[in-house]
Amino acid sequence: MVAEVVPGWRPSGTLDALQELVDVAAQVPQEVARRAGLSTSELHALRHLSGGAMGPVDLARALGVTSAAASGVVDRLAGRGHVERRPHPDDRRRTEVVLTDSGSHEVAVRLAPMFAELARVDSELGPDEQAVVERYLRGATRAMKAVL
Amino acid sequence: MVAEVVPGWRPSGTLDALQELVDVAAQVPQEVARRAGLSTSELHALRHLSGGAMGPVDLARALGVTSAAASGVVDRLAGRGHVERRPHPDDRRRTEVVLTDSGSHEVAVRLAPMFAELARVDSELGPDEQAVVERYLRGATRAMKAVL
DNA sequence: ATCTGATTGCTAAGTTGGTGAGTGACATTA
DNA sequence: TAATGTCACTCACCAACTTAGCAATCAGAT
Repeated sequence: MVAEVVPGWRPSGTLDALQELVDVAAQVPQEVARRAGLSTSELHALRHLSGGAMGPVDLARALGVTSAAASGVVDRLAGRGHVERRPHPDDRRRTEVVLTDSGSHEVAVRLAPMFAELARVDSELGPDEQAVVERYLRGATRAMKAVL
Repeated sequence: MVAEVVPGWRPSGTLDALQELVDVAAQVPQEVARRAGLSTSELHALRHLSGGAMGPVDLARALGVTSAAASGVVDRLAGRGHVERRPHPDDRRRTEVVLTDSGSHEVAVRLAPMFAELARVDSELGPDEQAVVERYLRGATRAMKAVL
């Protein structure tokens, strides 16, 4: 796609596959969120919260939006019972946003099938192959981070 | 992140790296679009159009939005001189949206650095390693498509 | 040749989810 | 203790989407 327009380009199956992966990976949250009746930001918020509680501002940073927007996200998720606000024990400015059972259930139900498939793909790799793939993925991630 | 909530999960460096890659890859267009003074949809449209001309409806499908939204995207891109509408030679219903020089320049300037870096990462792989990586990427893509 | 249905691209109106600015409460540093 | 910074929030505003519906055009069946 970009090949025609970027000078000094050599076609590569790997890069082509990477582009397709990234494209599809971007569509998945859209579709999953639609089915769950959530916005993509709400879904991503649930995903991030599944790794542990965090405040609205942390969420804002993770989602790449303003704290005002994150406030709204938490409002809507709380309204659906997917998360709960609780006061931070040590810092009384903060609010901890905690995933409820309903919230983690939502994440599990919607994303588990995909992760199961990904795990299967993963298991088809030998140990040395896994190392190669991981090195490539980390490298590609670094390359992308470089333009941020 | 999702590990805690998906039953029967085994930690894997590959999957972890994949998740990080996908997350970062989703942030890149946001940031690049911001710098270019475009919406993410507009940037993605430019990217898709760099592979060849297409109509607003095709664009809508590629972007995952309605044709009404795609109409607006083309309007705004045309307003900035990045694309041009021209009548389709054979089908008089259709409009072909064509990238202008300004448009392809925009794509090249904004995305070339990242692709250069990605090509470098790619070039560090041996031929057999490339095959392994590509097979994994294609497999992961199929796994994601399965939930769409 | 004409009817039917599908497709394309668009407009209009309404909804949504975001930003920017600003506030009060609290924490941290000088 | 004063100054500065951080957190979570509200408010007004706006960009970009949606749904609904339109006229023009095409393709297939009759």
